[in-house]
Amino acid sequence: MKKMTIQEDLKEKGLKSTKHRMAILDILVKKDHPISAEQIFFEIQEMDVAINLSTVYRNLEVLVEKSMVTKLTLSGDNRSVYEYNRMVHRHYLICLGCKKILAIEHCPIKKYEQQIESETDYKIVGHKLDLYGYCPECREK
Amino acid sequence: MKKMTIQEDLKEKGLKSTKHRMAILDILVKKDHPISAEQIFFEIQEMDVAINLSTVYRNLEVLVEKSMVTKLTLSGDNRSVYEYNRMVHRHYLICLGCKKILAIEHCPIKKYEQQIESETDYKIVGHKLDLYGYCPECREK
DNA sequence: TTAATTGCAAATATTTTGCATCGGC
DNA sequence: GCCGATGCAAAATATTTGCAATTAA
Repeated sequence: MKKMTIQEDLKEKGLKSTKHRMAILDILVKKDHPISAEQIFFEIQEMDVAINLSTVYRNLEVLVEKSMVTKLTLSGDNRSVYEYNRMVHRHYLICLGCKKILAIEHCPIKKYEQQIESETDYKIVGHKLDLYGYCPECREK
Repeated sequence: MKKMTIQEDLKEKGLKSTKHRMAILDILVKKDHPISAEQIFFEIQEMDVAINLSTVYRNLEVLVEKSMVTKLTLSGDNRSVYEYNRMVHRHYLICLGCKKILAIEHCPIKKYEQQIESETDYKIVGHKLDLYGYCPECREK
């Protein structure tokens, strides 16, 4: 499978490359942690591009549908956050002091999934693991 | 530390034992999986006890504050769910077909937390792990 | 008695939707 | 030109809050 530009990827999925859709993807591609629809909305406005919040939501919905973006909810927060789907799965370390989110790459639960599969007779298709703690700066307070 | 009744526990925390508060706790104690504020509201109404949804929210808030209840969000859903805090930590297996939630007990990530602590210099205080899959019944469809 | 609790209605926050218009291909 | 994308306003959903009345201790 050859490497695709985002435009090609959109075309292949039957989605138009509009300036808003591209702006949303540009922002998500650059982030290494998930952000909310509202944050995306503000960042696009800061780029001096007019956009409506419902356009952000509608785009995120179709991008999630097409698996280009992943939607998740981090505990404690009521709203959803979104990240570009790099096809690698990640876990997050969330600082309870300043709410900073750090992505961590290594995943320790392949074996655990298999164990649960045989114990419960479920077919496991994924998981979500978030760690909570205090970053070096917040720890001092 | 001797075993306490829920009433004693409430008293010790400076909370009154009202019928609504007791009803909320009774429901949560009996569940082995987290439920939403609205589900609690409906279950109390089914017991022929009049209650307002905001009373449910306000009670859950204070019970979370006092650590008698845990608030969490399961991905995909926009709303929060609550469970009685048994001081044991649990993980959940969520069926993507019928949305059933199963609690699983064994936790595999003590060592992982230590590893991340030394890698990131964060102080880890907790984590959340949910598994997603299909239960035996939903798998057949 | 009195401070905590509750009901009710209204406010807030987040996300979704209907419909007319616009714009990519 | 067609059909998907967008703006706008309004609806839907989830949660919070102000205030007066009620109730547990």
